[in-house]
Amino acid sequence: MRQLGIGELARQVGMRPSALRYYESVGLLPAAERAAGRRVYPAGIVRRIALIKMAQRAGFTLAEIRGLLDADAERGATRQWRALAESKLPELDRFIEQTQILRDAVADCLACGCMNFEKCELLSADGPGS
Amino acid sequence: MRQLGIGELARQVGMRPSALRYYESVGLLPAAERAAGRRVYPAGIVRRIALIKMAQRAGFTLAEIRGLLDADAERGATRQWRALAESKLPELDRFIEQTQILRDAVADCLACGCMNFEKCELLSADGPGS
DNA sequence: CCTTGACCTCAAGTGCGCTTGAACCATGAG
DNA sequence: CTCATGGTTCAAGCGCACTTGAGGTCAAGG
Repeated sequence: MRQLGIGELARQVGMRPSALRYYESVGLLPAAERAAGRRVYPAGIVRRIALIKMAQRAGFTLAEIRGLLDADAERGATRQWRALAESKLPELDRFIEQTQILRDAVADCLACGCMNFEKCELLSADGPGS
Repeated sequence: MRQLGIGELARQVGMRPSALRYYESVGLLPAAERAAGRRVYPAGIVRRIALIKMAQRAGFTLAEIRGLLDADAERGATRQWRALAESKLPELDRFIEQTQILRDAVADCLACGCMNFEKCELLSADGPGS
């Protein structure tokens, strides 16, 4: 399996090495193996980072993401992982729904030509409460 | 039309008064009318704030949101608003897609019982690139 | 009259998610 | 051998989105 240096990995995932070191420091990434003092990552780490980035974009904090991923490692934490995942599901649903409303609002607003996002009638249908 | 004090408004939209003052200070909210020195908001402001919160959750910075909403005010900025909105649409689409992948991943992972989010086979189908 | 409470301003502080800087080490090319 | 490249640690700094604190104003109520 292909091995990556921190710079190479950073390039692949579109981050800076400092960010990866930071992730390691807060326990989001496992402490990488060292070759002559340098971090060496298995290619599979890319998936984990992609996952982290997705979750992050979805509004999870790094601490929450660590919670989700740690559950994999800790054998006893399965229950915790279930609980966290289950509690987050409706949140994610709500979030997706809201984002779609926004997306459609922007699209409709462009289409309808009113050029006034705030007052656009098309936005009145849903009523984005709370 | 109903008028709101800052505290009342804050309660309605689930924020603190300080956040609303902050929004005003950065130009996200128009400088509210004052009655005896106090801010008085028209009820319609709730919609604007809801909009701001949605956009924010979708990953827009406050500066970007201000850009979107300012376009309403500035007559000449219609072109800018179109451009910004159009440029953001594919971003929003990509974002929704990614979030749905994450949501489904979490859901499937709960369902499949593998209890290993990171290595779950169900995640291998998509390949969250970039 | 005096207090209470909600509001005001302005400056400074907070937490998150990194980035930057200083000082150092190891490998490879010229 | 020398030096560039790219890595290391650790502490401090930064930008965003607010929050908090100090010190003051105003209107209603006991």
